[in-house]
Amino acid sequence: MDLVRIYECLCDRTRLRILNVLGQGPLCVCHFQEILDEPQVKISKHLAYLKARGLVSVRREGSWMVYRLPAKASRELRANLACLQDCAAEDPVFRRDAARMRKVRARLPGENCPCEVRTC
Amino acid sequence: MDLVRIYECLCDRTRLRILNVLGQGPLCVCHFQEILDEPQVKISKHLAYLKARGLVSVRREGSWMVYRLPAKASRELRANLACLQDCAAEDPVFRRDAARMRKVRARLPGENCPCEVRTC
DNA sequence: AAAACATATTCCGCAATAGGAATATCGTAT
DNA sequence: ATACGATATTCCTATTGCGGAATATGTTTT
Repeated sequence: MDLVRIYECLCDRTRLRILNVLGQGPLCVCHFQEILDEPQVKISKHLAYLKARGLVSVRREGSWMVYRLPAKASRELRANLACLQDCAAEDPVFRRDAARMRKVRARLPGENCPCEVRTC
Repeated sequence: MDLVRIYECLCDRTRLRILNVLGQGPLCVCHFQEILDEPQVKISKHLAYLKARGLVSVRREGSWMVYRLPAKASRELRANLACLQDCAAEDPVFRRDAARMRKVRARLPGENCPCEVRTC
């Protein structure tokens, strides 16, 4: 995987926020909207951008689309995602997103949303 | 320093090559031209881009401009530069650049070029 | 002062990207 | 079949970035 392609994905704040929360686990679009508090079109387009470059993978689950980090990421991608997680730990917005993500994940079992149903 | 700003600097191959060789030490523009084998205007503009965002610092030395990595970089910048060095170790072009950089540095004492004269 | 050298900047055209509004698509429920 | 929910895509505009040619600026040498 090309390094430049990876960095292109990382040079937008919304995409950084998406990748940051994905570090905790898979998520569907409606929960991204809730956690990042951004309009659907914005989330959806950035997810499409990341998907086109292999930074996330998708699986359809009913009418939901569940996004996750790729199962087997390249060395470069893993290194940079780790670096991002590290840097994000100091930023208020990233921390708030991560906290919201934890809350969403905590209540997921009670919903019929399939975000955590499968891991394939 | 803003993470997005850093990633914006990293999403161009020429700038990655510049930052990669700068990991070995300061360098003036004419040596960048030699090592990267790219036209002067291209090198110069990318250096201006990096300087405007604080990823490099400059010092005039006669008619030369000596560029270097900033003395006290932020945590995010240091982390990402380290990550870059790590990833670059596997890419043929980055490796070739690094090898050329070593050769240039080895012969620097015999030239009147000021790349290594001072470290301030 | 003029020439030579090192580097920066301007001007141009082009491609990529972001954001939002509106609309389309696809799956599910009634 | 229809309506609804979740998500994707299209159309638009504005901004940014890249590359190269030409030119400008600043410094040293003659």
